Amino acid sequence: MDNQIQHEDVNTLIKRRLEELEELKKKNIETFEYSFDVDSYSRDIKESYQEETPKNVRAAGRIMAIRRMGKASFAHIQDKQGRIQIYLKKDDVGESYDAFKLMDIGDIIGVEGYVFKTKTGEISIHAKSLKLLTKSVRPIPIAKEVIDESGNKVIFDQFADKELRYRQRYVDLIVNPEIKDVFIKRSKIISSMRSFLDAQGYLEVETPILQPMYGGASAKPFVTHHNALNIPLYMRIADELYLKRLVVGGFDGVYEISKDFRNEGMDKTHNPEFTMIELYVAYKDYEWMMSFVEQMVAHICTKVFGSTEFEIEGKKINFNPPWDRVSMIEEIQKATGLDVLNASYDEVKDCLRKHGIEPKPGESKGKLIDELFEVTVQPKLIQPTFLIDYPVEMSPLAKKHRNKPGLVERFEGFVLGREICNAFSELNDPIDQNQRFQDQVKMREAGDEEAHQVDEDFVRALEYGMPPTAGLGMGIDRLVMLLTNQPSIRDVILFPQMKPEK
RNA sequence: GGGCACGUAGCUCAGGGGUAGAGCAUCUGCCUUUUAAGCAGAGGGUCGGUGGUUCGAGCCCACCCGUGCUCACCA
Repeated sequence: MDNQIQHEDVNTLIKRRLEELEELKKKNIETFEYSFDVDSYSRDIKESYQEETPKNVRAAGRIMAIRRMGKASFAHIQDKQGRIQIYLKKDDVGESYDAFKLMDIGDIIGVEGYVFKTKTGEISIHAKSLKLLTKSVRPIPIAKEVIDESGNKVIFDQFADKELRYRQRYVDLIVNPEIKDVFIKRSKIISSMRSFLDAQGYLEVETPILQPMYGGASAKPFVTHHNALNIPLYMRIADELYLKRLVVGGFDGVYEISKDFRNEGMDKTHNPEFTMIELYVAYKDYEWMMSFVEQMVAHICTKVFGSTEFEIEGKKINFNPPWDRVSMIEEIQKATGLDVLNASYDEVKDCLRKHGIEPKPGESKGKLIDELFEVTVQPKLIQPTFLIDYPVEMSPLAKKHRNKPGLVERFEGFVLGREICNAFSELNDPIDQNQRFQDQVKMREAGDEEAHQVDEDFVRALEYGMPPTAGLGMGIDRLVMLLTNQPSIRDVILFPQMKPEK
């Protein structure tokens, strides 16, 4: 038995359970059963209960509480819908009752029996038979739940250590069922987004994660190496340049829901790998895309939450279209009095200093404007708002504004002061694109590690001709954070990145 | 990377130089409608790690590891 489980931290509780496992085997009880036919789940059982016609059910789940009273016992089992109480009487289950004495909180069992209501009014299963399906040899950090007089659920000793919850998400999901709901919502948000896009006829595609050259965003990449080709490969920081190649190829509407990877800091809104939706639609511009985003988000809200009105961080947020559309330059002017577009580099710098930010040496004017925006305007964008028309230096892949010099046709969506998407009329002039790449090279040479590389093949694709195209990128994790009111990106990613244990 | 805080039993937490604590969980006994079941008893700890200071260190000091918050970075 010593070599069965080689946990460095085998403690007396685990030893005890391993002994129980042996005792069960001696009784010829299968401790890791092969299957069990389930025909009912906890919530359905409770909702469909009728006193006059007691139903027979087969249910299975993990034991979450046991109350033994000599020759009868109560237990709660937890299944995919919630918890239900089971009642076990020695007279009814016979020898299984002795086996039940060797079962613990955490074990997974199947029961067959009829539904009844106890003296105290709890709808329960009166078991006629009981089967151990999986023996749990490691104790779960069990919390106790009780409903107080006013009907509120009170939880005692809740498993709360953030580190353990993230590292052992499987335990978190067992003992903190409300966490499960966030991830179910996340899944529904993505599937409703996908069905919305599919219904419009857009094609879901897959583009390389391993790329010989990265692009489509300003970020530091993860680098790996391909042995056979003996070349470095980068994990993608964005899908943009490949998806636009497909538009060149004649796919009029393509999207990809994918993991991107950025080799940067981690905090409440950044995980090194994160999920993005990118969408490119031919013959459309950014005006069209704004309406599209409004509709898509409203669709998701309605499908997943049944409403476009939310209360997030104590504020009422309404996602009903249309959203406000405001000019970046005008909003900065309103907030600071400075016309950043016509102001000199030094004027922008001084203005930034006035707002308590010390510009770092070598920053471009576009970068300074962006910082000024973040400090003076962004926190005020509470209701869903499109901020439109950005300085050209900040957007090397966006098309120049049709009638505002120095700007590009770009928008970002903001809610509660947070960015939820980024989109533009895509730059499809290969000569302009090549020039923008050259400008990025200068920025890189000036020390900007996140400036774009020159992607000559992408320019070549544009030379063949890309139709006018609107493009969108939206961070799924942050959208989920917003809609489920979760404070950290780690609360919406099942297995967030952590430093290795030990 | 900087600052602040935290790390003690399976879980939630007390304890701040002198025998390692509580509740729940666990174990033994009693108990055939309980529900944080109850009653009686018991076991369980490298006090994150390594070095110091001290007669004596969960406790004080240094360094390290991990986590959280925050700032920086980051569309």
